[in-house]
Amino acid sequence: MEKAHSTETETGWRGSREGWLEAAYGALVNEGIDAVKIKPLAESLRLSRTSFYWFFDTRDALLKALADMWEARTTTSLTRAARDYAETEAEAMLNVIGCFLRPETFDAKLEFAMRGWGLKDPAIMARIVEADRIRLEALTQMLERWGHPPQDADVRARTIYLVQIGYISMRVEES
Amino acid sequence: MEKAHSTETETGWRGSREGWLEAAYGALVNEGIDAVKIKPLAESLRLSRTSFYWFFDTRDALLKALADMWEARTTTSLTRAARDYAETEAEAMLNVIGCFLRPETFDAKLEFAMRGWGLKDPAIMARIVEADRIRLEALTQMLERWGHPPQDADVRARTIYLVQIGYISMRVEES
DNA sequence: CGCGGAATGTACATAGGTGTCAATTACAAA
DNA sequence: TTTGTAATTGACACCTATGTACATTCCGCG
Repeated sequence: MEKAHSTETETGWRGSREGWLEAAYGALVNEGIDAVKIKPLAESLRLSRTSFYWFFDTRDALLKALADMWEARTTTSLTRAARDYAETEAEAMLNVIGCFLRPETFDAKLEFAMRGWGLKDPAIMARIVEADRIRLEALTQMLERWGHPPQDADVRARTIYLVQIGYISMRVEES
Repeated sequence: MEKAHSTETETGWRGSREGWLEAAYGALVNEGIDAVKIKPLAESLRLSRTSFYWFFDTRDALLKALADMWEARTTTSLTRAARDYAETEAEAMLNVIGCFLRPETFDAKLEFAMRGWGLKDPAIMARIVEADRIRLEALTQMLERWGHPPQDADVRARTIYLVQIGYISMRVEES
């Protein structure tokens, strides 16, 4: 019987590390970390379950790759945006807010999913706490560069950051 | 061979609907909805796995009870606080903020866990969206009663609510 | 052509979860 | 003490997941 897979990249040889990772990403952001399972992923990719193990040693290796992807898609670009050159303080602020709002510089769905994951995995929670610290520090330093005294910079940074996290947690509803 | 269970309430007859529900609550808030499983719960309760089915028809019945518990421990008390009598607007506001902050009137850990659950269960997500709507409406109406025009009341209600949700999502770190 | 490795597949062992059923236990009231 | 019933249990059937071993296929390259 014919496989009716009429999707792109019809090269016959289909699997790839990126393919599995992307499928895992989709499962994580749409259904949570417990939906990242080899068998269901294999079915959605129309691949045999075991061919996964050619690209990754184990399921944990896949999860680690997801966590790394998260840092690259959130903390990295945010700290860069906080350091970016700006003519005025307002422009600097817009750099940061714009970074939070653009999906390509801050993956809000991934951020939310990670916090759910951290709930049950202390190692992940530790990375989240550290990310919070790094991001807050980047925001605080930006504000201090614009002349805000330390205490004021700290309060403003926390306010901005907290509102963003709240926003992320509330607008997850839309897939 | 002897069972070495030397714990409290050594009455021999231990199970109860509340006992299972409380254990399920603990698993939900500490590890997420996928940790709410009969077998592990039974072990933590030192009960046989199957005795669960005397109190609940199925696992789904337990999950439904958890969702009901959530509404009782969050939305219910919040809408009541928003309606409570107050001498001044500041007092009314403190009623609401105080409700958000006291664990016995707003179960923040449960709220957070529910949003993670809603990620993968559309029925739960629908209840969360509805809860958001109800709570926002309660806040808006309170502000309107204190003389804020509709648009102003709406913006202020959203601001208060969004900050609270952000706060909840950030402080989960502490068990 | 045919060789070698990249990529996939089949089969197996192991583990953990749900739910049913027919016994069995502990307790309280008669 | 008997008896009814509330609560518990172990054995069973079934499903889904991970990971390993080994065989197999496709493809490019000499």
